[in-house]
Amino acid sequence: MNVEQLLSNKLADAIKEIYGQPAPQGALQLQATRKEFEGDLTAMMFPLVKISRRSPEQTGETVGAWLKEHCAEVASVNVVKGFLNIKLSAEFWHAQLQHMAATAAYGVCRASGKTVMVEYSSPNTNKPLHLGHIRNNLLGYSVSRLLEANGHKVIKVNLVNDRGIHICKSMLAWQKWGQGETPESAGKKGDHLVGNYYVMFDKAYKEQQAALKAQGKSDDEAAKQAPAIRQAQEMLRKWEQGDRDTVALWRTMNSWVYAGFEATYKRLGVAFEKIYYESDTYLLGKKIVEEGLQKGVFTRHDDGSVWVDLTNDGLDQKLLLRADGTSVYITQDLGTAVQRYAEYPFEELIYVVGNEQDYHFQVLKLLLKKLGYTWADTIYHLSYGMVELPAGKMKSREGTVVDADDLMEEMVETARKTSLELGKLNDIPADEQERLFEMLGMGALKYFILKVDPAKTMLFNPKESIDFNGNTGPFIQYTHARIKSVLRKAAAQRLEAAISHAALSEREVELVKRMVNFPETLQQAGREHSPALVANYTYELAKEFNQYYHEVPVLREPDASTKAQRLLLLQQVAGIIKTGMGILGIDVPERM
RNA sequence: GGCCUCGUAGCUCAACUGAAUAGAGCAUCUGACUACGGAUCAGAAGGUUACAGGUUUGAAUCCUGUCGGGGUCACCA
Repeated sequence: MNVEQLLSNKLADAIKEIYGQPAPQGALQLQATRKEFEGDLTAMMFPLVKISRRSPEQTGETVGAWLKEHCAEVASVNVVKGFLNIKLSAEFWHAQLQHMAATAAYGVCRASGKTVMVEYSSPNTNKPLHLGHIRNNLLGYSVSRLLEANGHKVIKVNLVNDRGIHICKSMLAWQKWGQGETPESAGKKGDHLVGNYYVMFDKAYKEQQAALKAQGKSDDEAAKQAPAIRQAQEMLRKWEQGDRDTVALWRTMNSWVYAGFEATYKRLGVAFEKIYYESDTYLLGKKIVEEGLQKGVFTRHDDGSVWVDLTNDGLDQKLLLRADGTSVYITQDLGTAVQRYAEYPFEELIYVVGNEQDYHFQVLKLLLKKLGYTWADTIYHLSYGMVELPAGKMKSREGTVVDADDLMEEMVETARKTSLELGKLNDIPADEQERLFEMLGMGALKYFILKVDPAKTMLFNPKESIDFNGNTGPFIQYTHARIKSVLRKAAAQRLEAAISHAALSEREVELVKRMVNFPETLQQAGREHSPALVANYTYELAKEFNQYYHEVPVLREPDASTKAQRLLLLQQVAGIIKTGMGILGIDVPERM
């Protein structure tokens, strides 16, 4: 049982005993005592005055006295205004530390039996991944880890948008100017190669539009009549008809892109249990739409297109099938969702998708509900904001896009440079150094992005992220390495970590208190789908540890049993840091 | 224009279901040190939580309005 539950129960007993009636719903509020006051937990008296019929202060005195008398764990109480501050005994915290040390994987929940599907990444196959995808992938992966820590079975899936006119654009450009170029012949990653042809297409298309406008055409006419776009549309038609050469080229170029993506995913440290391809699933959506027509949820217009009217739900009219019978985005998503539930019946389905699609997911959820799928209510859109960069700091193409591979390389490069400048790693072998730079660079990137509330637009500052001080990944990694270093030295001196009867100092109680909160932090973060809570918690712990470590000698401590207990405390801190960072997908080094 | 979302220290971010004097880091300033890993530590300064009302014992947090940033309102995905 955790601390809050324990006291919450006692508090409930107290109210019932003293006032002869149970506390009203939600009236028992406990929170950590602010550090300027004496105590560990604080109970609010304001909500209780209704039944106590006394002032908050008097209520606090009465309830406090009862707790002190009937609860062995309570060492002392004091009342400030309407706040009842409760201080728990040193023995209690000592027992908590003991319990923590005896618990494997502290904070991680037992299996819940719940299955959660998380969709993230969801790239297009016409260009490489960029900075926005990085936030997406990191969030998706980390939320998955977080839910696993909460005991759920997690199925990570990716939906690759591999069909449509945008793919044809790259294909067309390659046919025209590629001269048989391949990733091998060009010495480039496949996704970058294909992305280059997409850019080439775009350039040619824009030139054609400009030429047409010079001849007096309107913007709209120019956009529609340019030969490039007509050829692309023609190619899409051929693809849908299954034209052999077109499909073969599509296969080839997509395979280049997949190989490129795989390398990016690997470096980013993310993975999937299953990858869905839209080219496999787009037909399924049409079937769902037909069903919806029969159920009368959707209507067919005279031109043959299918629509749904959501104006009664405060939304708009929405197209589901074009007049020519081809599907649109939402159609595909309907089909994909239904197929997924059939394959993996889940208790929750999470879509990690940028906030520009908030409306889309509102509609998707509503439609599934209207179609009678009860699990529609379990859909959660984990919506995140854009990532911005300090102007002019990063390489960019087309003005705004920052390539994911370039960014990762730059992060690792910066980690290398910074570390070598500080000259601390000279006795570490070269290959281990390289692994370390990778860990630090990627840790800096991941931590900086994940510590921010997903809903917010954020500014990513590469330079700041790799700082070894402050709220950064490398700072936490460094803290972990230091602890491990002390533990290694202790082991070399044949010292054992063990609980003893030595009293915990105030600082140590603070550390234990914080660590005791870890399980609850994980649960709350899980409920809120927010890795940011875990990130900030881990930082606070690392920071607090540094303060403690700075003033308390561990290896120099003369008393053997106190030393053993401090080593045990260090072990616990290192363990929680490792677990917390693991949820963020960040490796922590043993030494650095 | 309708709807959604964000607005907190010079900058980047916190603040659990409303709770005590709104917290960190960076940058700035002042101090400590031949260091159990100094990639350190201590301290100072920095705020009318965009603005105006409202609800409440209590509001950065909830409600209404205004202003500002972003998004969306495609037979793109």
